[in-house]
Amino acid sequence: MEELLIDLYGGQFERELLQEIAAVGVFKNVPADTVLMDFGQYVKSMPLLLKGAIKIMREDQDGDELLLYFLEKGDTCAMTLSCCMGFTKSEIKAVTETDTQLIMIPVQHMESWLGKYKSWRGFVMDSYHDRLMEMLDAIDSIAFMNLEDRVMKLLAEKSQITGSKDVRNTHKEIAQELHTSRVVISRILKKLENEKRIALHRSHITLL
Amino acid sequence: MEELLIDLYGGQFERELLQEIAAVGVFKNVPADTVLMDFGQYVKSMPLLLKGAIKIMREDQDGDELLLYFLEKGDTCAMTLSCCMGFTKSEIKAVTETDTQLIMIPVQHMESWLGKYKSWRGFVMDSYHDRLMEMLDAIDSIAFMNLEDRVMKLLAEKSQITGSKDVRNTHKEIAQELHTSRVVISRILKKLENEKRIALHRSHITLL
DNA sequence: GACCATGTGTGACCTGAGTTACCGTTTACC
DNA sequence: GGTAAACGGTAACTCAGGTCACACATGGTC
Repeated sequence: MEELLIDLYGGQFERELLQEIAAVGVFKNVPADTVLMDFGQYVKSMPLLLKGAIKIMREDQDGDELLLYFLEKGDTCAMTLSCCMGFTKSEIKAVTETDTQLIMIPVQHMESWLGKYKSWRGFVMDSYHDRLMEMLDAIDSIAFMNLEDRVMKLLAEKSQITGSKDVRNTHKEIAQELHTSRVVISRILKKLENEKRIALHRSHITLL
Repeated sequence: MEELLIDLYGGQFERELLQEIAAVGVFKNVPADTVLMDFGQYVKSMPLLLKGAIKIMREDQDGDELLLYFLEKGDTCAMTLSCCMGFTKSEIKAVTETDTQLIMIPVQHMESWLGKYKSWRGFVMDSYHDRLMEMLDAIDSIAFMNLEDRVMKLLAEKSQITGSKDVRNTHKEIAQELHTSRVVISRILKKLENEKRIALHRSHITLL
C-alpha cells in the first residue's frame, strides 16, 4: 500500500503526511459495479482512489438516475469530503465503474491535516476545483448538447477510462446513465452504427 | 465598511482576520445588471458579498446562456476562488441581479489566510460545499424538471431575493436565464396566469 | 402627434425524444 | 436440451418544447 501511495501521491504530499495516511487509511479492493455510497447515507470516511474508476450519479425522488462524472486514480470525492465536514447525508451515489483499489481515510483526520499540511490543503482545494469543473461540464452536456452527442461523449469517456475501444455496457445501462429510455438509446446507437462511428454487439460496443 | 463586516461576519471570523480584510479589501457599490466577471477573464480578486444578489451564468460556444445559481449576502464565489488559486480563466459569468455592495479581496492573501485562520478555512470550505450543492440543484432542475416548473422556481427565487412578490423581468430575460426562447416563456407564463398563479404586466410579473 | 424600439400574444408548424407494443435472438441456469 | 430472463430492433404514436410569422400595445423621443 505504501508503495502505491508514494507512486501516486509521493510528488505532492509531504513524507509525514504519507506516513499518517498509511497509518490510518484502510486499503480496499473493490470489484466493478459495487455501490460505494448511496443517497442519504452518512459518510464516515473519505476515499483516495489508487486504481480504477468510480462513477458519481445523481438521483431524483422518483429514483431516476443521471451520471454526473467519473473519478479516476489520484482523485478523491469532494462531495464526500464536503459531506464529511458538514456531517450531512450524501447527495450522490458512487458506483465502481471498473475494479478499483482505494484507501479509506476516517473523517476525523481531515480537519487536523488541513491545518497541518499545506499539501493536503492544496489537494483538497484542487479536488473541489476539479469537481466543480466536472459539474460544469455535466451541466453543459445536459443543457447544450443533444442526446446523440451525449451518447458519443459517454462512450468516449468510458473508452478512455478502460483504455479500450470496447465499451462493455448494455443499452439499458447507458440509458440509465443518461436518464433516458432503452428504446431511445437503441435507436441512436443504430444510427451511429449506420454512420460507421461504432459497431454494435450484444452487451458491448466498439468505437471505430 | 468595518461595521458591515462585523455585522455579517463578526460571528464567524477572528478579530485579526476581520482587521486584515478591512485593511486590504476594497469596498464597492455596484448597480444592478452589471457584469462583474465574464468568461475567459482572469481573476485577480475575490468578492465578499455584503448586500444584494449576484447571478452566476454559464455560456456555451454559441453564446447561449444558462443561469446556474444566485449568490446572496454572506456568500462568496467559490468559482472565482477556484480560479484565483489555479490562475485559470473564469468559466462563468457573474452579473449583479440587484444593487449590490461587496468587498473585493486581492488573490494573494487567500493562501496565507488559509494557513493562518481556521475560520477562513472553514468559510472557504463551506463556500465550496454550498456551491457544489447549488450546482447539484441546477442539474436537478435541468435534468428532472419540466419548463413550467422551472419557470415557477425561478420566479420564486427572484421574489425571495428581492423580498417582493413583484418580479421585474421581461419574458426575454427569463428565456435567456432558462436557455429557451421568448415565445415559449410567453406561452408558459400565459398558462400560469390562467391558472391564477401569477399576474402579468409589462416587464413585470406578480406572484399570487 | 409621428416614429421607432421594445415587449407581449398567438396560430401554425416542426422536431427530438419519450412511450407502448411486439418480436426475434442470445445467454444463463435447471 | 428446455425454458426463463435479458438483450436488442423496429414501427407507430404522442408530446413538450422550439421556430416562424405576424399583429398589436406600450413607452420614449424628437
